[in-house]
Amino acid sequence: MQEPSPMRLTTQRQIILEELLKVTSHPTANEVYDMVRKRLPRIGLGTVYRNLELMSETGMIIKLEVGGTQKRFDATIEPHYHVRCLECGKVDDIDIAVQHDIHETAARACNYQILGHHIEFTGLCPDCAKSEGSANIN
Amino acid sequence: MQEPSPMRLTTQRQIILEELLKVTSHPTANEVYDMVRKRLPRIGLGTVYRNLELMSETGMIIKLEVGGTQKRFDATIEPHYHVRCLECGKVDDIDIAVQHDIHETAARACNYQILGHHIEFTGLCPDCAKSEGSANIN
DNA sequence: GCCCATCTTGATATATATTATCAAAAAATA
DNA sequence: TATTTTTTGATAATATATATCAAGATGGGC
Repeated sequence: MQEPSPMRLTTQRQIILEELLKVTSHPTANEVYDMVRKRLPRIGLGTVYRNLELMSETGMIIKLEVGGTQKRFDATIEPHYHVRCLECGKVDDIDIAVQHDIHETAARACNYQILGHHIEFTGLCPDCAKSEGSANIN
Repeated sequence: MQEPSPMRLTTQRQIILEELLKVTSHPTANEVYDMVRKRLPRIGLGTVYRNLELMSETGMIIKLEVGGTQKRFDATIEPHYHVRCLECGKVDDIDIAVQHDIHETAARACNYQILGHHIEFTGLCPDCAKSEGSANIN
């Protein structure tokens, strides 16, 4: 068995990580691409996808597999939960206690080897709740 | 304001629902398509997508926006949680108590109007856990 | 610093999943 | 039965993500 060689910290990777650390908005790969492109105009979308994937595999960042059509990425790696707006798709952190004990309960309730869990709340973000209430301006 | 006309219960819709009720496997749209096609060989994939979407909007079924690349559908509409296998993507129900109270906690922790929540466990299903343990036969 | 092996990139092609379009068929209504 | 509305199946289009690969960048040994 060959030890996997460590991932090089290329300029691209550094900047992707830096940009991701700047925001709390859980951007999609495309949004990260747009952010990074301002500093590295010649970077390819594939490189962004590739590296977000790699970084999430090594645990540097988290790949958020929430509802909606696209995967999102988060540089906050401490376990935490999320709220997603059903209207605009925005995802925010939600600061409630992480239920560490729930794994055992789950393990007892099924024959899977439980490795993780995630709670996703859904609802309307303040902006969308407002325009929803005001009899649809659009 | 015009009342939306009620959805017709066409043969296609009936059979899609029947097939979905038969299984507990949370099939993807494509899997439902394959199931339904055995009884209605001329049905189009678009029809399946369209109707699964419609039915989930009216609450007849649930659209499961779990991790992985595809949406899944569930004819069990009572609130419940799921486990997903990280290896093969299979999704199973997990029978643990639904935390109704958690909505209030969440509402207090953010400024969203909370409408729902879902807990998704991740891990390895019995089959994949086995082949993982036995030094990768493949 | 130079050479070599390896890793990484950017460009592009391809795959996958889903949604949109629209004429024809089916069903409801008059 | 005639008319209107809904739905379907076929197909095209879009969105998201992954694979391929030659060229470029990097690190280690000398």
